[in-house]
Amino acid sequence: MARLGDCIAMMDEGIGRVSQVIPDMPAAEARLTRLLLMVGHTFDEAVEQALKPSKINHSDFLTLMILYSRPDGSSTPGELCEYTSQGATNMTRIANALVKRGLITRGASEEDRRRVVIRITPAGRRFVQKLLPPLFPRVSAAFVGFSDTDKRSFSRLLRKLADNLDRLDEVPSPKDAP
Amino acid sequence: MARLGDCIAMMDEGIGRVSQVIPDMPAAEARLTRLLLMVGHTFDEAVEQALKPSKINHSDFLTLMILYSRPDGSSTPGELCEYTSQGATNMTRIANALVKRGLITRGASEEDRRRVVIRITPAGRRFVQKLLPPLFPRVSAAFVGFSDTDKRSFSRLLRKLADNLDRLDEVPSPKDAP
DNA sequence: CTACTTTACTTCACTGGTGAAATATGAGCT
DNA sequence: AGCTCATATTTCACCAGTGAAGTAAAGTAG
Repeated sequence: MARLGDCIAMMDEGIGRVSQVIPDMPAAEARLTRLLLMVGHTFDEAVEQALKPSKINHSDFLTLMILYSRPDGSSTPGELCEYTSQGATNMTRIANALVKRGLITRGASEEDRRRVVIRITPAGRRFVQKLLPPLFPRVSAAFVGFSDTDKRSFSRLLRKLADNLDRLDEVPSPKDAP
Repeated sequence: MARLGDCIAMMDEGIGRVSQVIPDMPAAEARLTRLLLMVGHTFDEAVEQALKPSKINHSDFLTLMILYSRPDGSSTPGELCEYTSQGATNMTRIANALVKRGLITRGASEEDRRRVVIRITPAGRRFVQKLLPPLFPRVSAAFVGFSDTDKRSFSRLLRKLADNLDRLDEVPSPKDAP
């Protein structure tokens, strides 16, 4: 219920105080990290909120959107796991839910019978097409006051961050040697 | 398991295809939103991962950090809820967990006996001081390649976004009139 | 001082997400 | 073929977070 601005203000002060006690803390980076996490979390909430009227949650929606955006409208649980950053366990639940609502179908693959093929149905497509437009005003509103340059900068910095995070996992594992 | 860069690439393509079917979609803003959510989520995971060796989760840690950063080392569940964006329900669980580990104490307020006063213990302070330093290299690593200007831009843009999100909630409620 | 409202927190029941083990198919080796 | 190892998905048991209702103490009005 507290406004995000207030949370940020208190975080700024908090980090300021902590970095006096622990001077070798990378305070600027810690601030940016907390900022990103807070804003990201609030965005998440906003999305969840916006989807609530349609009785669908964020991960179900994301899964459906990936299928919708595919030229052939189909995928497999494994692939969907990769792109939604969900575990296989949860993808089973998501698929169950979407099948129950008739938005996707689930069938056995013919080349590889371990696989399951998931496909968006016409009803699923209609659902997405009805769902999206009401979301647009809020998406735009989140970025009011962003110049084109701002948008480009933001995109660039987030992508650079993504790149760094990918490397972060690659490097520090002297545990893969058998 | 998939690298974030790959997820981003497929998101870019997906939005490209969708925006051809639904041309009035604010594609640039949608991309930024998805980017932010993906990077935010990955950051979250990274933090959770980094805290795992200390057997503490993100929200418990955040709660403890707020107490640590306070001049008097104390707060109340209600206040902690505000600043951690947690529900009161969950704060009860968090406090239970931290009390059980001896990192905080929980006692009744004397002015207002509805209130509960939560205070970090010396053991809690020691725990934080041991926990933080190993985190620093990763925090710094996430922002390698960021110039000072980049950091300032990123901070500015995130704060602007936070501001927009705060307004987003204020405006669109013609439901508060009784 | 009693009765009503509000505030602060807790309890309970449920949803969402995860790790470990189970199941089943495929692929490679001999 | 028969054996072993890897891959794809599901099931099960558990942790984390939420909404609604419960409890207890203030605040407020008649």
